[in-house]
Amino acid sequence: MTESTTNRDRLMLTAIDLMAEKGYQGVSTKEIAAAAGVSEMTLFRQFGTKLQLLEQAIGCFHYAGEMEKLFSTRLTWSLREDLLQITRAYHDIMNRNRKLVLVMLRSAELSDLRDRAQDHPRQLQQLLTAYFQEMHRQGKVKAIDSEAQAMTFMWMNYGAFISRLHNADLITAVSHEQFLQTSIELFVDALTPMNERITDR
Amino acid sequence: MTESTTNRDRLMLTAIDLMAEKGYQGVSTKEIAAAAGVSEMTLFRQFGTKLQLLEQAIGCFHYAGEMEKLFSTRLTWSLREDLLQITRAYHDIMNRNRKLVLVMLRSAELSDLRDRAQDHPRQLQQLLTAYFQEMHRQGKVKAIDSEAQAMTFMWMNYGAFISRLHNADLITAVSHEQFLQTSIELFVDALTPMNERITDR
DNA sequence: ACGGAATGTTAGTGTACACTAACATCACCC
DNA sequence: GGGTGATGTTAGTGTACACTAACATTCCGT
Repeated sequence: MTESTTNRDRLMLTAIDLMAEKGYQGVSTKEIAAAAGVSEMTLFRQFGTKLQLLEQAIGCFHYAGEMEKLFSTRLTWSLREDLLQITRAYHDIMNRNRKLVLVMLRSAELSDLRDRAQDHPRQLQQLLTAYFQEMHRQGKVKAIDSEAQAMTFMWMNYGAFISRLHNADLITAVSHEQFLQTSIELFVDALTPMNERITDR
Repeated sequence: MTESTTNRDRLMLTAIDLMAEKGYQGVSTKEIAAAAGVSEMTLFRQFGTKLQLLEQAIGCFHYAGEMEKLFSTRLTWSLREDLLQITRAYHDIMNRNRKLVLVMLRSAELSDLRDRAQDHPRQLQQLLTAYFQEMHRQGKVKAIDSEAQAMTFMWMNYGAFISRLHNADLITAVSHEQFLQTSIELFVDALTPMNERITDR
């Protein structure tokens, strides 16, 4: 068997796949092994336990600090452009990890793991807060409460993401792109101070 | 036993409670019955099946058209006031149903039920869209795309709700009230047209 | 007081599942 | 070729669980 992926990886990937679909308790080790094209025994030999398999899988495929890079190198200090970049990156990352997010939303037995996962949004929220504060210092946004603004922005995107998570391919009349444009226009309109308003766009 | 609640109701309530905590498959019928202070047999006699118990429970305690009433009677056609009313009502309703929402988010085996539950947000979105359109007709908001605006507003609140759903009592630096104020200020600032801007507030 | 309905009790059935033990293969490296 | 490590195969163990059967008890209306 000259696959490029190792048994270990294939097991973790199929585990996430199936668990996203049917829940942690809804899928059996036998099922996972079969779907991965592997004997159930190698599953146990590799991971010892069903729970450890999931933990490993989450640890392996959890997205890392991609956001930091964006914030430290790609910002243009034009509100509209930056927000667009940020949301695009956010939804991109989240969609790449959609199955993982599903598993973690679903699994009650992993509250500790879920806590760990919530560090990421918190980190993004801090980056955003700092961004709004700097933009305010530059006189480019009227910052009333940067932290709450950052939170609002995050939650808006989070809500949109979660909504699209379940009805996999949307029934909403509003396309994703339409939402992005409208929401960002909304933030730009709300945050741009009067004096900047004419020259903008 | 002269309880005011019937066995049936108590069973449904405890079922939702426990399932919200541990997931549908994570809780056993024996556990539910014990927590309800009832023999396991009455559970089966009343509902026949574990799944039917959950279905009944969801059907029983699913919030109904409270929103419609708000939209048809309580609107003041002042953007800030109305949005505030709407968000408060939304979060109020959702919090009253938080366990139910948790169960439905968690259970993979109930995708049909989840679909049904997504009619409610869709209905709210329609009400909101109509509201924005009417406000635009009255010259009180600059409506670019009412539907997308409504969606954005909904998703923002949905995201905030879901975030608070798990870490039951928040660790965020931003309080709920702070979020409400900021988010509504944001929408008001963004949507209020120029000519209305001075006299507003 | 009587009858019937709801509820409790106990014992049990079948099954699915996580996980183990023991042995057989296969692949690869020296 | 022989040894080593990963993998497959098969059989099995213990347990938890949804659900049933049969009988006992309590509650309540009349």
